[in-house]
Amino acid sequence: MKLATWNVNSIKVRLPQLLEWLSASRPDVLCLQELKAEETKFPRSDLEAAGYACAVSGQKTYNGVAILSRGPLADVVAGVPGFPDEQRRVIAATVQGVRAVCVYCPNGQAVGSDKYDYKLRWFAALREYLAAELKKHPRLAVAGDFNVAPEDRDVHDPKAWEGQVHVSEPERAAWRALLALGLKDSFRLFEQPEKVYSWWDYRMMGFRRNAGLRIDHILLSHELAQDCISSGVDKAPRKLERPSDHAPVVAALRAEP
DNA sequence: ATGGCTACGATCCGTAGA
Repeated sequence: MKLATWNVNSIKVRLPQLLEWLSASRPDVLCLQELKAEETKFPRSDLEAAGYACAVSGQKTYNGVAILSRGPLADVVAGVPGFPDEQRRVIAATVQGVRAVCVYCPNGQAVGSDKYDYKLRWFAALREYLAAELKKHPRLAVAGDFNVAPEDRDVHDPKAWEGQVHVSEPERAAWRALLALGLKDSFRLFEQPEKVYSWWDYRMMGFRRNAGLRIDHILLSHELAQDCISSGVDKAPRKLERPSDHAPVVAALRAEP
């Protein structure tokens, strides 16, 4: 099974690239973030025609998440139960025995801001949710835009970013608290080249300079991590005209015995 | 030097992203 996540930064603008990427990469499950569209504007029929079932939690202008799947989607749950939030950032579904949780974690804007506080509270709620999900679903994958670069090697210029939002110690502690549940960063299960990132600033020719952050991740439960045979970032879509600022991240699982 | 793009929804600028 091929799992993937991609922050598309507007489903409307990126639909042609998304269809092209689905056709070329053939993921079994794709988690999407930053749809920036309500459900009614979600291009469901185009994606179904491409062979994908869709579970969508949309919102006008901001946020919005979806799970696309080549197999049937079951037990769809939007949001974090017990954490009321108008921002559409989470959707979960079961596909072929895998519980997939798609997350668009808050940006946090600046350390110490209200949005930063919200980010940390949001991560605490996510942790509680995932702890409960893990008990119910030993085959759990959490994929999305976490807006946290876990370590300095995930940052193009750690000195410049030191203490900033996305790398601050409380954010990294929130990330490690997710790993402490028993989740593995699929990317780090394998030897990887240096300076692999998943997001590059549109400004200052960020992509050309590879001035990026690795903030999009696929976390796997112990059981799924054992079946994971590869993981990486697909930079190809970031090279296209009018790209998303994020690239897709992929993890491949060995077929179940 | 704190900017620099991009998308959106509102107008032709403000908000947000990261």
